[in-house]
Amino acid sequence: MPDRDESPPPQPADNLSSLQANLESRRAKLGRLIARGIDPYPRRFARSCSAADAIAQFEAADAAGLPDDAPPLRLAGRITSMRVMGRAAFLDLRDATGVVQALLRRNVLGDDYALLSDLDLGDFLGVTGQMMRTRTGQPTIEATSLTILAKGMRPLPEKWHGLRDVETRYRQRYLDLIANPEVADTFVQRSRVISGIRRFLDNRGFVEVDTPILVPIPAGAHARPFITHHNALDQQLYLRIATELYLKRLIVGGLDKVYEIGRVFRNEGIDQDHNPEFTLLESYEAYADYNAVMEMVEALVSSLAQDVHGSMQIPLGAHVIDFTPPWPRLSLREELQRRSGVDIDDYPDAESLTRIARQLGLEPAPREARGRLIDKMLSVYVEPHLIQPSFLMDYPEDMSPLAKSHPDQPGYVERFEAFAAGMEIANSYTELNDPAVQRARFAAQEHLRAAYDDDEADRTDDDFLTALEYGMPPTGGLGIGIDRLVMLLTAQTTIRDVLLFPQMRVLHDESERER
RNA sequence: GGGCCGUUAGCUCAGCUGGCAGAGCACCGGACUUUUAAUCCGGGUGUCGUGGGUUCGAUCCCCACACGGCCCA
Repeated sequence: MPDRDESPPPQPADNLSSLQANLESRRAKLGRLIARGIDPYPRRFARSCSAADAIAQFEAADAAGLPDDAPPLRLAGRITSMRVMGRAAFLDLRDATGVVQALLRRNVLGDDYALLSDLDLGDFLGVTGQMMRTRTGQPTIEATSLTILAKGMRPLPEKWHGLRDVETRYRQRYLDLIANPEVADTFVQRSRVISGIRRFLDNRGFVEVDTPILVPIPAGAHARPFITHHNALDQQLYLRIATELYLKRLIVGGLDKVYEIGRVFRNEGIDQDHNPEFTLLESYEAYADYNAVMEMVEALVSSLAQDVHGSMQIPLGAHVIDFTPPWPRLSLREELQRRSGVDIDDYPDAESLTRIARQLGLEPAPREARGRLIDKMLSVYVEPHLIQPSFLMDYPEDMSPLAKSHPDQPGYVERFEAFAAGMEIANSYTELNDPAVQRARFAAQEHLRAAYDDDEADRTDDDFLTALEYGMPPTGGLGIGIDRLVMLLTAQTTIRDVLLFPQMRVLHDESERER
Protein backbone atom coordinates (compact mmCIF):
# COMPACT_ATOMS: atom_id res chain seq x y z
CA MET A 1 0.00 0.00 0.00
CA PRO A 2 1.49 3.32 -0.97
CA ASP A 3 1.32 6.05 1.58
CA ARG A 4 -1.35 8.46 0.30
CA ASP A 5 -0.45 11.28 2.65
CA GLU A 6 2.15 12.81 0.37
CA SER A 7 0.33 12.32 -2.93
CA PRO A 8 -0.96 15.59 -4.40
CA PRO A 9 -4.68 16.24 -4.02
CA PRO A 10 -6.80 16.00 -7.18
CA GLN A 11 -7.38 19.27 -9.03
CA PRO A 12 -11.14 19.41 -9.49
CA ALA A 13 -11.09 22.81 -11.15
CA ASP A 14 -8.78 21.67 -13.94
CA ASN A 15 -10.50 18.37 -14.61
CA LEU A 16 -13.13 19.09 -17.19
CA SER A 17 -15.23 16.32 -18.63
CA SER A 18 -14.91 16.03 -22.37
CA LEU A 19 -18.40 17.49 -22.67
CA GLN A 20 -17.47 20.50 -20.58
CA ALA A 21 -14.29 20.95 -22.58
CA ASN A 22 -16.27 20.77 -25.80
CA LEU A 23 -18.88 23.25 -24.60
CA GLU A 24 -16.18 25.62 -23.43
CA SER A 25 -14.39 25.39 -26.76
CA ARG A 26 -17.59 26.21 -28.61
CA ARG A 27 -18.33 29.12 -26.29
CA ALA A 28 -14.84 30.48 -26.94
CA LYS A 29 -15.37 30.25 -30.70
CA LEU A 30 -18.74 31.96 -30.38
CA GLY A 31 -17.08 34.74 -28.40
CA ARG A 32 -14.39 35.18 -31.04
CA LEU A 33 -16.99 35.41 -33.80
CA ILE A 34 -18.90 38.08 -31.92
CA ALA A 35 -15.67 39.96 -31.14
CA ARG A 36 -14.93 40.10 -34.87
CA GLY A 37 -18.38 41.60 -35.51
CA ILE A 38 -19.82 38.40 -36.98
CA ASP A 39 -23.42 37.54 -36.11
CA PRO A 40 -23.39 33.83 -35.28
CA TYR A 41 -27.18 33.67 -35.74
CA PRO A 42 -28.07 35.81 -38.77
CA ARG A 43 -31.70 36.17 -39.80
CA ARG A 44 -31.61 34.70 -43.29
CA PHE A 45 -29.51 33.29 -46.05
CA ALA A 46 -30.87 33.25 -49.60
CA ARG A 47 -30.02 29.79 -50.91
CA SER A 48 -30.00 29.40 -54.66
CA CYS A 49 -30.88 25.71 -54.37
CA SER A 50 -30.67 22.56 -52.28
CA ALA A 51 -27.69 20.24 -52.04
CA ALA A 52 -29.31 17.62 -54.25
CA ASP A 53 -30.33 20.19 -56.86
CA ALA A 54 -26.83 21.68 -56.92
CA ILE A 55 -25.32 18.31 -57.71
CA ALA A 56 -28.03 17.32 -60.19
CA GLN A 57 -27.77 20.63 -62.06
CA PHE A 58 -23.99 20.39 -62.15
CA GLU A 59 -24.06 16.83 -63.48
CA ALA A 60 -26.62 17.82 -66.12
CA ALA A 61 -24.62 20.86 -67.23
CA ASP A 62 -21.46 18.81 -67.26
CA ALA A 63 -23.07 16.08 -69.38
CA ALA A 64 -24.25 18.74 -71.85
CA GLY A 65 -20.67 19.95 -72.11
CA LEU A 66 -21.50 23.50 -71.10
CA PRO A 67 -18.61 25.77 -70.13
CA ASP A 68 -18.83 26.57 -66.46
CA ASP A 69 -19.63 30.28 -66.65
CA ALA A 70 -22.79 29.69 -64.67
CA PRO A 71 -23.67 32.21 -61.97
CA PRO A 72 -22.34 31.31 -58.54
CA LEU A 73 -24.49 29.15 -56.29
CA ARG A 74 -25.42 29.83 -52.69
CA LEU A 75 -25.70 26.60 -50.71
CA ALA A 76 -26.32 26.01 -47.05
CA GLY A 77 -26.38 23.15 -44.60
CA ARG A 78 -25.13 21.63 -41.38
CA ILE A 79 -21.44 20.79 -41.22
CA THR A 80 -21.29 17.02 -40.75
CA SER A 81 -17.63 16.44 -41.54
CA MET A 82 -14.49 18.60 -41.73
CA ARG A 83 -11.21 17.59 -43.34
CA VAL A 84 -8.79 20.41 -42.71
CA MET A 85 -5.39 20.41 -44.42
CA GLY A 86 -3.66 23.62 -43.47
CA ARG A 87 -4.39 26.09 -46.23
CA ALA A 88 -7.35 24.14 -47.63
CA ALA A 89 -10.27 22.21 -46.19
CA PHE A 90 -13.18 20.05 -47.29
CA LEU A 91 -16.47 20.35 -45.42
CA ASP A 92 -19.60 18.25 -45.88
CA LEU A 93 -22.76 20.35 -45.76
CA ARG A 94 -25.97 18.45 -45.24
CA ASP A 95 -29.51 19.63 -45.82
CA ALA A 96 -32.76 17.66 -46.08
CA THR A 97 -31.97 16.63 -49.66
CA GLY A 98 -28.46 15.32 -49.20
CA VAL A 99 -24.83 16.25 -48.74
CA VAL A 100 -22.72 18.57 -50.83
CA GLN A 101 -18.99 18.93 -50.31
CA ALA A 102 -17.46 22.39 -50.07
CA LEU A 103 -13.81 23.18 -50.78
CA LEU A 104 -12.35 26.06 -48.82
CA ARG A 105 -8.96 27.42 -49.95
CA ARG A 106 -7.12 30.18 -48.17
CA ASN A 107 -5.84 31.87 -51.32
CA VAL A 108 -9.41 32.01 -52.68
CA LEU A 109 -11.18 33.02 -49.47
CA GLY A 110 -8.57 35.41 -48.08
CA ASP A 111 -9.66 36.77 -44.70
CA ASP A 112 -12.85 34.65 -44.79
CA TYR A 113 -10.66 31.58 -44.38
CA ALA A 114 -10.06 32.54 -40.76
CA LEU A 115 -13.71 31.66 -40.04
CA LEU A 116 -12.71 28.02 -40.45
CA SER A 117 -10.93 27.93 -37.11
CA ASP A 118 -14.13 28.97 -35.35
CA LEU A 119 -16.34 26.36 -37.04
CA ASP A 120 -17.38 23.10 -35.43
CA LEU A 121 -19.19 19.98 -36.52
CA GLY A 122 -22.88 20.75 -36.27
CA ASP A 123 -22.69 24.43 -37.22
CA PHE A 124 -24.87 25.66 -40.06
CA LEU A 125 -22.85 27.30 -42.82
CA GLY A 126 -23.74 29.16 -46.01
CA VAL A 127 -21.31 28.98 -48.94
CA THR A 128 -21.13 30.99 -52.17
CA GLY A 129 -19.19 29.65 -55.11
CA GLN A 130 -19.02 27.68 -58.35
CA MET A 131 -19.51 23.97 -58.63
CA MET A 132 -16.39 22.11 -59.73
CA ARG A 133 -15.04 18.58 -59.72
CA THR A 134 -12.30 17.38 -57.42
CA ARG A 135 -9.46 15.14 -58.50
CA THR A 136 -11.62 12.13 -57.69
CA GLY A 137 -14.52 13.54 -59.73
CA GLN A 138 -16.77 14.54 -56.85
CA PRO A 139 -19.02 17.53 -57.50
CA THR A 140 -17.95 20.20 -55.01
CA ILE A 141 -18.69 23.84 -54.42
CA GLU A 142 -15.52 25.90 -54.25
CA ALA A 143 -16.25 28.60 -51.71
CA THR A 144 -15.61 32.25 -52.53
CA SER A 145 -17.32 33.38 -49.35
CA LEU A 146 -18.55 31.84 -46.11
CA THR A 147 -21.45 32.82 -43.85
CA ILE A 148 -22.05 31.22 -40.52
CA LEU A 149 -25.80 30.65 -40.20
CA ALA A 150 -26.08 29.12 -36.72
CA LYS A 151 -23.40 28.14 -34.25
CA GLY A 152 -23.95 24.74 -32.68
CA MET A 153 -23.19 24.82 -28.96
CA ARG A 154 -23.24 21.08 -28.27
CA PRO A 155 -21.34 18.19 -29.85
CA LEU A 156 -23.32 15.90 -32.15
CA PRO A 157 -23.45 12.13 -31.75
CA GLU A 158 -20.53 10.31 -33.29
CA LYS A 159 -20.58 10.44 -37.08
CA TRP A 160 -19.66 6.86 -37.90
CA HIS A 161 -21.69 4.72 -35.51
CA GLY A 162 -24.54 7.19 -35.29
CA LEU A 163 -26.82 7.28 -32.26
CA ARG A 164 -27.73 3.79 -31.06
CA ASP A 165 -29.13 4.32 -27.57
CA VAL A 166 -32.85 3.84 -28.15
CA GLU A 167 -33.84 5.90 -25.16
CA THR A 168 -31.91 8.94 -26.40
CA ARG A 169 -33.14 8.31 -29.94
CA TYR A 170 -36.76 8.68 -28.78
CA ARG A 171 -36.27 11.35 -26.13
CA GLN A 172 -34.14 13.54 -28.39
CA ARG A 173 -35.49 12.56 -31.78
CA TYR A 174 -33.71 15.48 -33.44
CA LEU A 175 -30.39 13.82 -32.62
CA ASP A 176 -31.68 10.56 -34.09
CA LEU A 177 -32.68 12.40 -37.27
CA ILE A 178 -29.27 14.05 -37.52
CA ALA A 179 -27.22 10.95 -36.76
CA ASN A 180 -29.31 8.30 -38.52
CA PRO A 181 -30.47 9.54 -41.93
CA GLU A 182 -32.58 6.41 -42.60
CA VAL A 183 -34.82 7.49 -39.72
CA ALA A 184 -35.75 10.63 -41.63
CA ASP A 185 -36.60 8.44 -44.65
CA THR A 186 -39.18 6.53 -42.61
CA PHE A 187 -40.93 9.73 -41.59
CA VAL A 188 -40.91 11.06 -45.14
CA GLN A 189 -42.57 7.80 -46.15
CA ARG A 190 -45.10 8.21 -43.37
CA SER A 191 -45.97 11.62 -44.77
CA ARG A 192 -46.41 10.06 -48.23
CA VAL A 193 -48.74 7.39 -46.82
CA ILE A 194 -50.96 10.01 -45.24
CA SER A 195 -51.03 12.28 -48.26
CA GLY A 196 -51.69 9.20 -50.41
CA ILE A 197 -54.70 8.31 -48.27
CA ARG A 198 -56.06 11.83 -48.63
CA ARG A 199 -55.56 11.76 -52.38
CA PHE A 200 -57.27 8.35 -52.67
CA LEU A 201 -60.31 9.36 -50.65
CA ASP A 202 -60.56 12.86 -52.13
CA ASN A 203 -60.54 11.30 -55.62
CA ARG A 204 -63.47 9.11 -54.59
CA GLY A 205 -65.49 12.12 -53.50
CA PHE A 206 -64.94 11.90 -49.75
CA VAL A 207 -65.00 15.07 -47.65
CA GLU A 208 -62.34 15.44 -44.95
CA VAL A 209 -63.75 16.74 -41.68
CA ASP A 210 -62.62 17.53 -38.14
CA THR A 211 -64.66 16.37 -35.18
CA PRO A 212 -64.15 17.09 -31.48
CA ILE A 213 -61.19 15.68 -29.61
CA LEU A 214 -62.55 16.86 -26.25
CA VAL A 215 -65.78 14.94 -25.82
CA PRO A 216 -68.36 14.54 -23.05
CA ILE A 217 -68.81 10.80 -23.72
CA PRO A 218 -65.84 8.68 -24.81
CA ALA A 219 -67.80 6.29 -27.03
CA GLY A 220 -67.22 4.39 -30.25
CA ALA A 221 -64.61 1.83 -29.22
CA HIS A 222 -63.58 -0.55 -26.47
CA ALA A 223 -61.01 1.45 -24.56
CA ARG A 224 -60.30 3.33 -21.36
CA PRO A 225 -60.26 7.08 -21.93
CA PHE A 226 -58.05 9.88 -20.66
CA ILE A 227 -60.05 12.18 -18.43
CA THR A 228 -59.75 15.95 -18.26
CA HIS A 229 -61.73 18.90 -17.02
CA HIS A 230 -62.98 22.10 -18.58
CA ASN A 231 -62.82 24.91 -16.04
CA ALA A 232 -65.24 27.42 -17.53
CA LEU A 233 -67.91 24.79 -18.11
CA ASP A 234 -66.92 23.05 -14.88
CA GLN A 235 -67.45 19.80 -16.71
CA GLN A 236 -65.57 16.53 -16.99
CA LEU A 237 -64.39 15.88 -20.52
CA TYR A 238 -62.54 13.01 -22.15
CA LEU A 239 -60.06 12.72 -24.96
CA ARG A 240 -61.77 10.84 -27.76
CA ILE A 241 -61.10 7.14 -28.19
CA ALA A 242 -62.62 7.09 -31.68
CA THR A 243 -64.23 9.42 -34.20
CA GLU A 244 -67.00 7.01 -35.14
CA LEU A 245 -70.13 8.49 -33.61
CA TYR A 246 -69.43 12.04 -34.75
CA LEU A 247 -68.73 10.93 -38.31
CA LYS A 248 -71.99 8.98 -38.37
CA ARG A 249 -73.81 12.13 -37.25
CA LEU A 250 -72.43 13.70 -40.41
CA ILE A 251 -73.83 10.82 -42.47
CA VAL A 252 -77.18 11.56 -40.82
CA GLY A 253 -76.58 15.18 -41.86
CA GLY A 254 -76.29 14.14 -45.50
CA LEU A 255 -72.58 14.54 -46.24
CA ASP A 256 -72.67 10.94 -47.59
CA LYS A 257 -68.89 10.38 -47.81
CA VAL A 258 -66.74 11.64 -44.95
CA TYR A 259 -63.40 10.84 -43.43
CA GLU A 260 -61.16 12.06 -40.66
CA ILE A 261 -57.48 11.41 -40.06
CA GLY A 262 -56.84 12.28 -36.47
CA ARG A 263 -55.26 11.46 -33.19
CA VAL A 264 -57.21 9.30 -30.76
CA PHE A 265 -56.22 8.51 -27.19
CA ARG A 266 -56.54 5.27 -25.28
CA ASN A 267 -55.42 4.97 -21.69
CA GLU A 268 -53.61 1.66 -22.12
CA GLY A 269 -50.18 0.10 -21.95
CA ILE A 270 -47.30 0.77 -24.29
CA ASP A 271 -45.71 -1.96 -26.37
CA GLN A 272 -44.45 -2.69 -29.85
CA ASP A 273 -47.73 -1.83 -31.50
CA HIS A 274 -49.47 0.35 -28.92
CA ASN A 275 -48.93 4.00 -28.08
CA PRO A 276 -51.45 5.86 -25.91
CA GLU A 277 -52.06 8.37 -28.68
CA PHE A 278 -52.17 7.17 -32.25
CA THR A 279 -53.45 8.27 -35.63
CA LEU A 280 -56.69 6.80 -36.85
CA LEU A 281 -58.36 7.06 -40.23
CA GLU A 282 -62.09 6.62 -40.16
CA SER A 283 -64.31 6.86 -43.23
CA TYR A 284 -68.04 6.45 -43.75
CA GLU A 285 -69.78 5.98 -47.08
CA ALA A 286 -73.55 6.14 -47.38
CA TYR A 287 -75.26 3.42 -49.42
CA ALA A 288 -72.18 1.17 -49.15
CA ASP A 289 -71.79 -1.98 -47.06
CA TYR A 290 -68.80 -3.82 -45.64
CA ASN A 291 -68.23 -5.68 -48.92
CA ALA A 292 -67.75 -2.40 -50.73
CA VAL A 293 -65.45 -1.20 -47.96
CA MET A 294 -63.38 -4.38 -48.30
CA GLU A 295 -62.74 -3.62 -51.93
CA MET A 296 -61.83 -0.05 -51.03
CA VAL A 297 -59.34 -1.22 -48.38
CA GLU A 298 -57.62 -3.54 -50.86
CA ALA A 299 -57.42 -0.80 -53.44
CA LEU A 300 -56.20 1.79 -50.93
CA VAL A 301 -53.53 -0.26 -49.20
CA SER A 302 -52.18 -1.88 -52.35
CA SER A 303 -51.93 1.49 -54.08
CA LEU A 304 -50.12 2.93 -51.04
CA ALA A 305 -47.65 0.03 -51.13
CA GLN A 306 -47.04 0.73 -54.80
CA ASP A 307 -46.67 4.49 -54.26
CA VAL A 308 -44.58 4.44 -51.11
CA HIS A 309 -42.57 1.27 -51.50
CA GLY A 310 -42.61 1.01 -55.29
CA SER A 311 -43.98 -2.53 -55.15
CA MET A 312 -46.92 -4.52 -53.81
CA GLN A 313 -44.47 -6.94 -52.18
CA ILE A 314 -42.82 -5.70 -49.01
CA PRO A 315 -40.22 -7.73 -47.11
CA LEU A 316 -40.89 -7.74 -43.38
CA GLY A 317 -38.74 -9.87 -41.12
CA ALA A 318 -38.81 -13.43 -42.41
CA HIS A 319 -41.80 -12.77 -44.67
CA VAL A 320 -42.61 -10.94 -47.87
CA ILE A 321 -46.04 -9.37 -47.51
CA ASP A 322 -47.85 -9.26 -50.85
CA PHE A 323 -50.56 -6.61 -50.93
CA THR A 324 -51.77 -7.45 -54.45
CA PRO A 325 -55.59 -7.66 -54.42
CA PRO A 326 -57.79 -9.53 -53.94
CA TRP A 327 -57.09 -10.59 -50.36
CA PRO A 328 -58.63 -13.78 -48.98
CA ARG A 329 -61.98 -13.43 -47.20
CA LEU A 330 -62.00 -15.71 -44.16
CA SER A 331 -64.92 -16.51 -41.90
CA LEU A 332 -64.06 -15.69 -38.30
CA ARG A 333 -66.04 -18.63 -36.95
CA GLU A 334 -64.48 -21.10 -39.41
CA GLU A 335 -60.95 -19.85 -38.90
CA LEU A 336 -61.26 -20.01 -35.15
CA GLN A 337 -62.66 -23.54 -35.39
CA ARG A 338 -59.93 -24.60 -37.82
CA ARG A 339 -57.12 -23.21 -35.65
CA SER A 340 -58.41 -23.95 -32.14
CA GLY A 341 -60.89 -26.78 -32.69
CA VAL A 342 -63.60 -24.76 -30.96
CA ASP A 343 -66.85 -23.80 -32.66
CA ILE A 344 -67.89 -20.74 -30.70
CA ASP A 345 -71.53 -21.39 -31.60
CA ASP A 346 -71.38 -24.43 -29.29
CA TYR A 347 -70.66 -22.05 -26.39
CA PRO A 348 -73.34 -19.36 -26.50
CA ASP A 349 -72.60 -17.81 -23.11
CA ALA A 350 -69.59 -16.51 -21.20
CA GLU A 351 -69.64 -19.34 -18.66
CA SER A 352 -69.41 -22.23 -21.14
CA LEU A 353 -66.86 -20.41 -23.27
CA THR A 354 -64.74 -19.69 -20.20
CA ARG A 355 -64.70 -23.42 -19.42
CA ILE A 356 -63.52 -24.40 -22.89
CA ALA A 357 -60.96 -21.58 -22.90
CA ARG A 358 -59.51 -23.00 -19.68
CA GLN A 359 -59.35 -26.44 -21.28
CA LEU A 360 -57.38 -24.90 -24.15
CA GLY A 361 -54.85 -23.59 -21.65
CA LEU A 362 -55.89 -19.96 -21.87
CA GLU A 363 -56.17 -18.07 -18.63
CA PRO A 364 -59.42 -16.14 -18.80
CA ALA A 365 -60.21 -13.70 -16.02
CA PRO A 366 -62.71 -15.08 -13.47
CA ARG A 367 -65.54 -13.06 -14.98
CA GLU A 368 -64.84 -12.28 -18.59
CA ALA A 369 -67.46 -11.29 -21.16
CA ARG A 370 -67.99 -13.65 -24.10
CA GLY A 371 -66.87 -11.08 -26.67
CA ARG A 372 -63.62 -10.51 -24.85
CA LEU A 373 -63.00 -14.25 -24.58
CA ILE A 374 -63.47 -14.63 -28.32
CA ASP A 375 -61.16 -11.67 -28.85
CA LYS A 376 -58.53 -13.41 -26.73
CA MET A 377 -58.92 -16.68 -28.64
CA LEU A 378 -58.56 -14.84 -31.94
CA SER A 379 -55.39 -13.15 -30.82
CA VAL A 380 -53.89 -16.48 -29.77
CA TYR A 381 -55.10 -18.89 -32.47
CA VAL A 382 -55.90 -16.88 -35.56
CA GLU A 383 -54.32 -13.46 -35.79
CA PRO A 384 -50.65 -14.58 -35.58
CA HIS A 385 -51.26 -16.75 -38.66
CA LEU A 386 -52.66 -13.92 -40.76
CA ILE A 387 -49.32 -12.96 -42.26
CA GLN A 388 -50.46 -12.25 -45.80
CA PRO A 389 -53.12 -9.53 -46.07
CA SER A 390 -56.52 -11.04 -45.40
CA PHE A 391 -59.99 -10.19 -44.17
CA LEU A 392 -61.51 -11.88 -41.15
CA MET A 393 -65.28 -11.61 -41.61
CA ASP A 394 -68.46 -11.72 -39.58
CA TYR A 395 -67.82 -11.04 -35.92
CA PRO A 396 -69.97 -12.04 -32.98
CA GLU A 397 -72.52 -9.40 -32.13
CA ASP A 398 -71.44 -9.14 -28.49
CA MET A 399 -68.06 -7.72 -29.46
CA SER A 400 -69.45 -5.34 -32.08
CA PRO A 401 -72.14 -3.06 -30.65
CA LEU A 402 -72.10 -0.57 -33.55
CA ALA A 403 -72.37 -3.04 -36.44
CA LYS A 404 -75.48 -4.23 -38.27
CA SER A 405 -76.55 -7.82 -37.75
CA HIS A 406 -75.81 -10.46 -40.34
CA PRO A 407 -78.91 -11.46 -42.34
CA ASP A 408 -78.07 -15.19 -42.44
CA GLN A 409 -76.12 -15.78 -39.24
CA PRO A 410 -77.95 -15.00 -36.00
CA GLY A 411 -75.66 -13.59 -33.34
CA TYR A 412 -73.18 -12.26 -35.89
CA VAL A 413 -72.72 -8.87 -37.51
CA GLU A 414 -71.48 -7.62 -40.84
CA ARG A 415 -68.01 -6.70 -39.71
CA PHE A 416 -64.50 -7.42 -40.94
CA GLU A 417 -61.00 -6.75 -39.76
CA ALA A 418 -58.04 -6.72 -42.12
CA PHE A 419 -54.78 -8.27 -40.97
CA ALA A 420 -51.24 -8.35 -42.30
CA ALA A 421 -48.07 -9.58 -40.63
CA GLY A 422 -50.30 -10.82 -37.79
CA MET A 423 -51.36 -7.26 -37.03
CA GLU A 424 -54.82 -5.69 -37.27
CA ILE A 425 -54.74 -2.86 -39.78
CA ALA A 426 -58.42 -2.18 -40.50
CA ASN A 427 -61.83 -2.60 -38.92
CA SER A 428 -65.10 -2.13 -40.77
CA TYR A 429 -68.82 -2.62 -40.38
CA THR A 430 -71.99 -2.30 -42.23
CA GLU A 431 -73.14 0.36 -39.80
CA LEU A 432 -76.01 -0.23 -37.46
CA ASN A 433 -78.64 2.39 -38.34
CA ASP A 434 -81.70 1.09 -36.49
CA PRO A 435 -82.00 3.40 -33.46
CA ALA A 436 -83.97 0.91 -31.37
CA VAL A 437 -81.47 -1.88 -31.96
CA GLN A 438 -78.60 0.52 -31.29
CA ARG A 439 -80.18 1.54 -28.01
CA ALA A 440 -80.46 -2.11 -27.00
CA ARG A 441 -76.84 -2.75 -27.96
CA PHE A 442 -75.65 0.16 -25.84
CA ALA A 443 -77.71 -1.21 -22.96
CA ALA A 444 -76.04 -4.59 -23.41
CA GLN A 445 -72.63 -2.87 -23.24
CA GLU A 446 -73.63 -1.07 -20.05
CA HIS A 447 -74.67 -4.44 -18.67
CA LEU A 448 -71.25 -5.87 -19.53
CA ARG A 449 -69.58 -2.95 -17.81
CA ALA A 450 -71.53 -3.63 -14.63
CA ALA A 451 -71.73 -7.42 -14.70
CA TYR A 452 -68.17 -8.15 -15.82
CA ASP A 453 -66.35 -5.09 -14.48
CA ASP A 454 -65.50 -4.41 -18.11
CA ASP A 455 -64.34 -0.81 -18.01
CA GLU A 456 -63.56 -0.95 -21.72
CA ALA A 457 -67.16 -1.70 -22.70
CA ASP A 458 -68.65 0.88 -25.04
CA ARG A 459 -70.69 3.73 -23.58
CA THR A 460 -74.19 4.91 -24.37
CA ASP A 461 -74.30 8.18 -26.28
CA ASP A 462 -77.88 9.44 -26.14
CA ASP A 463 -77.25 12.35 -28.45
CA PHE A 464 -75.99 9.89 -31.06
CA LEU A 465 -79.14 7.80 -30.61
CA THR A 466 -81.22 10.91 -31.21
CA ALA A 467 -79.31 11.49 -34.43
CA LEU A 468 -80.02 7.91 -35.53
CA GLU A 469 -83.70 8.47 -34.86
CA TYR A 470 -83.67 11.16 -37.55
CA GLY A 471 -82.56 8.44 -39.97
CA MET A 472 -79.14 7.29 -41.15
CA PRO A 473 -78.88 5.70 -44.59
CA PRO A 474 -77.25 2.29 -45.03
CA THR A 475 -73.56 3.00 -44.54
CA GLY A 476 -70.21 1.26 -44.76
CA GLY A 477 -67.68 2.43 -42.16
CA LEU A 478 -63.96 1.91 -41.84
CA GLY A 479 -61.16 2.48 -39.34
CA ILE A 480 -57.47 2.08 -40.17
CA GLY A 481 -54.64 2.50 -37.69
CA ILE A 482 -52.28 4.68 -39.62
CA ASP A 483 -49.24 3.96 -37.46
CA ARG A 484 -49.50 0.21 -37.95
CA LEU A 485 -50.12 0.66 -41.65
CA VAL A 486 -46.98 2.80 -41.85
CA MET A 487 -45.08 0.10 -39.93
CA LEU A 488 -46.03 -2.43 -42.61
CA LEU A 489 -45.30 -0.13 -45.51
CA THR A 490 -41.93 0.95 -44.13
CA ALA A 491 -40.93 -2.47 -42.75
CA GLN A 492 -40.63 -1.27 -39.14
CA THR A 493 -41.24 -3.71 -36.30
CA THR A 494 -42.05 -1.26 -33.51
CA ILE A 495 -44.61 1.53 -33.50
CA ARG A 496 -42.03 3.79 -31.82
CA ASP A 497 -40.10 3.86 -35.05
CA VAL A 498 -43.04 5.37 -36.95
CA LEU A 499 -43.89 7.92 -34.24
CA LEU A 500 -41.62 10.94 -34.11
CA PHE A 501 -42.12 11.36 -30.38
CA PRO A 502 -43.31 8.09 -28.83
CA GLN A 503 -44.67 8.30 -25.31
CA MET A 504 -41.92 8.00 -22.69
CA ARG A 505 -41.91 8.12 -18.94
CA VAL A 506 -40.89 11.54 -17.62
CA LEU A 507 -37.42 11.64 -16.11
CA HIS A 508 -37.36 12.92 -12.54
CA ASP A 509 -33.63 13.03 -11.93
CA GLU A 510 -32.41 16.57 -12.63
CA SER A 511 -29.01 15.44 -13.81
CA GLU A 512 -30.55 13.04 -16.31
CA ARG A 513 -32.86 15.72 -17.61
CA GLU A 514 -29.86 18.02 -17.91
CA ARG A 515 -28.19 15.78 -20.50
C1' G B 1 -48.53 -6.43 -13.06
C1' G B 2 -44.44 -10.65 -13.47
C1' G B 3 -39.64 -12.46 -15.45
C1' C B 4 -35.02 -11.61 -17.91
C1' C B 5 -31.38 -8.15 -19.83
C1' G B 6 -29.13 -3.33 -20.02
C1' U B 7 -27.27 1.66 -17.89
C1' U B 8 -18.97 2.94 -17.94
C1' A B 9 -16.12 9.86 -21.31
C1' G B 10 -20.45 14.18 -25.51
C1' C B 11 -21.11 9.52 -29.01
C1' U B 12 -19.93 4.10 -30.15
C1' C B 13 -18.09 0.47 -27.07
C1' A B 14 -14.13 -2.70 -24.03
C1' G B 15 -13.14 -3.56 -18.84
C1' C B 16 -10.73 -11.11 -16.81
C1' U B 17 -11.51 -14.11 -10.20
C1' G B 18 -13.04 -7.53 -6.07
C1' G B 19 -6.90 -4.43 -6.24
C1' C B 20 -4.70 2.95 -9.70
C1' A B 21 -10.80 3.39 -15.40
C1' G B 22 -9.61 1.92 -21.31
C1' A B 23 -9.99 2.45 -26.99
C1' G B 24 -11.98 4.87 -31.45
C1' C B 25 -14.69 9.23 -32.88
C1' A B 26 -15.37 14.13 -31.01
C1' C B 27 -12.34 18.03 -28.35
C1' C B 28 -7.41 20.96 -27.45
C1' G B 29 -2.09 22.23 -29.43
C1' G B 30 1.23 21.50 -33.82
C1' A B 31 2.20 19.98 -39.35
C1' C B 32 -0.30 19.69 -43.99
C1' U B 33 -3.63 23.41 -50.73
C1' U B 34 -7.88 17.85 -53.77
C1' U B 35 -9.72 15.26 -48.79
C1' U B 36 -13.59 11.06 -48.43
C1' A B 37 -14.35 7.70 -41.11
C1' A B 38 -8.24 12.54 -44.36
C1' U B 39 -3.31 11.63 -42.42
C1' C B 40 0.92 12.43 -38.96
C1' C B 41 2.91 14.20 -33.92
C1' G B 42 1.48 15.64 -28.96
C1' G B 43 -2.54 16.29 -24.90
C1' G B 44 -6.83 14.25 -21.04
C1' U B 45 -11.45 13.25 -20.76
C1' G B 46 -15.26 10.02 -15.84
C1' U B 47 -21.04 11.21 -9.94
C1' C B 48 -18.82 3.61 -13.73
C1' G B 49 -27.66 5.25 -13.60
C1' U B 50 -29.13 6.67 -8.10
C1' G B 51 -29.14 5.30 -2.85
C1' G B 52 -27.80 1.78 0.71
C1' G B 53 -24.99 -2.77 2.25
C1' U B 54 -20.79 -6.45 2.44
C1' U B 55 -15.35 -5.78 2.31
C1' C B 56 -8.88 -3.52 4.18
C1' G B 57 -10.60 -2.23 -0.75
C1' A B 58 -16.64 -2.34 -5.10
C1' U B 59 -17.51 -0.42 -12.16
C1' C B 60 -17.34 -5.73 -10.46
C1' C B 61 -20.78 -9.09 -5.01
C1' C B 62 -25.84 -8.17 -2.30
C1' C B 63 -30.50 -5.08 -1.58
C1' A B 64 -33.75 -1.15 -3.06
C1' C B 65 -35.03 2.44 -6.56
C1' A B 66 -35.00 5.12 -11.49
C1' C B 67 -34.97 4.83 -16.76
C1' G B 68 -34.84 1.76 -21.12
C1' G B 69 -35.31 -2.92 -23.96
C1' C B 70 -37.22 -7.91 -24.72
C1' C B 71 -40.61 -11.75 -23.24
C1' C B 72 -45.10 -13.01 -20.60
C1' A B 73 -50.03 -11.40 -18.61
